[in-house]
Amino acid sequence: MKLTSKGRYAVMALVDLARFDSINPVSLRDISLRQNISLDYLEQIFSKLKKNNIVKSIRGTQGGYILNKNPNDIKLTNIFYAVDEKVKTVQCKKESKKGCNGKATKCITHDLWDELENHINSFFKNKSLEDLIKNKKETRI
Amino acid sequence: MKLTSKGRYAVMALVDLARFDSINPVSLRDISLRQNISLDYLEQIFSKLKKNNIVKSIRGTQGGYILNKNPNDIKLTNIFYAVDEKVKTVQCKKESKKGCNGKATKCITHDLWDELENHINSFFKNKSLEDLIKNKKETRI
DNA sequence: CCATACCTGACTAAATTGGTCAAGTATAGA
DNA sequence: TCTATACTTGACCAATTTAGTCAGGTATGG
Repeated sequence: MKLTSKGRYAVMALVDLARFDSINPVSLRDISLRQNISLDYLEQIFSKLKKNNIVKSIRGTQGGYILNKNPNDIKLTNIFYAVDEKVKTVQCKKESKKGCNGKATKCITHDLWDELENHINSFFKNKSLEDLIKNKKETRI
Repeated sequence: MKLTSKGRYAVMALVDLARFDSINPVSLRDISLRQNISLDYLEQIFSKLKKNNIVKSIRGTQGGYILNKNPNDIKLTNIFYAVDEKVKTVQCKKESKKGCNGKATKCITHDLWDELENHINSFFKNKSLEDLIKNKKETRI
């Protein structure tokens, strides 16, 4: 099990954005430099974040992105969902006629993965962008 | 984030094994048939489980595998560790001189992934094979 | 001695990841 | 109006990982 870079970058970039977003939009170039993330890759990520109404864009010189919601209303769940980072513990979820073991029944450990998924998702649902910048203000990097 | 088949199969196979392991060893062929997992793949997995003292093998006709510990002492953590299923949320862990962003500092969300990792691992540490077969006896598949 | 079942290592097709590259479009400021 | 900045879109790709397969073993009970 692992979290991919896309999800990690999305969170990093949004934390960065939230910290510098005061009046002026923040350009991807700045985020790219500060966080050491490829600009081209950031563009892909922000395209998705925008489609999910997490950020909005301002074009042109001095343009950039700003948050489209209160940091407290942006949960990790929303971010991961936006960039297609799925907490799929197992394939059992597929809406096939068959069960997850190719037979008619549920696989022997099906309930376990359900439970695990809930466990992880509860973490993501409870953690907001606000929580993350709050911490950051304290450690003051 | 996803859990790979290897870890899932390992757990499924061990649950199967734990349920049929009374006096006689259980052959991989039987597990393969019941759980619909490739025999060749199972052999790879059990080789690792054996190296980690979770099961032991009995060769020859009527041979097979049996648990090497009390089901209550086999936690999901142990199983995943054995088959190299890692809960690595992020690469930040590498013991490189540099921080996780290529700079000298920790990345801006470093603590978050630490926290997440702990959250997930606590689930794995608390769940034993015993818990899983207990449930199975109840639902009686 | 042979069928069963464990054991080992090499190999591979397909998918995913983590990007790069190229060619735009919109807009603020000179 | 021109131009630099910065968002926008889509195609492409190398490297890695995954989920196995295949081909040979070796040990042992009957």
